[in-house]
Amino acid sequence: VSAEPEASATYRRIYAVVKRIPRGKVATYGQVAILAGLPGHARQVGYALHALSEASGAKVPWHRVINAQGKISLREGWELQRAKLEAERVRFRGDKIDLARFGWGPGDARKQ
DNA sequence: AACATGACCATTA
DNA sequence: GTAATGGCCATGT
Repeated sequence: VSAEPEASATYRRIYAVVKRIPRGKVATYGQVAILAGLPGHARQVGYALHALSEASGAKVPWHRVINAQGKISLREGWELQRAKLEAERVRFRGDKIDLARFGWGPGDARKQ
């Protein structure tokens, strides 16, 4: 099946984790790296997502991945990511997202 | 193979 | 609160 480009095993692992991020939640690059079994490879997560084409990106909710500061790391296209997040009810405080509230993880179990 | 770059992170000032 | 530094390591030249 040559429809999909040959992504490294590392990239595919990263994409697999990103696909598991619930709608309305966000995860940090470092968190994705850990869940993908690649602790410390936060930078590579960003690299992997950057390598996504629009076609591949359609399957991966890349917009749900932000940096540890709760901000968008993109230098370009950040407004698109923000728009997608806001469309999922993720709210911004200025330019940052409250990870304690929208972060994917323990806080996810909070009873609304 | 060496070098530079990058959608990062934690620490420090 | 922001800014700079060192560390991390895959990619492309």
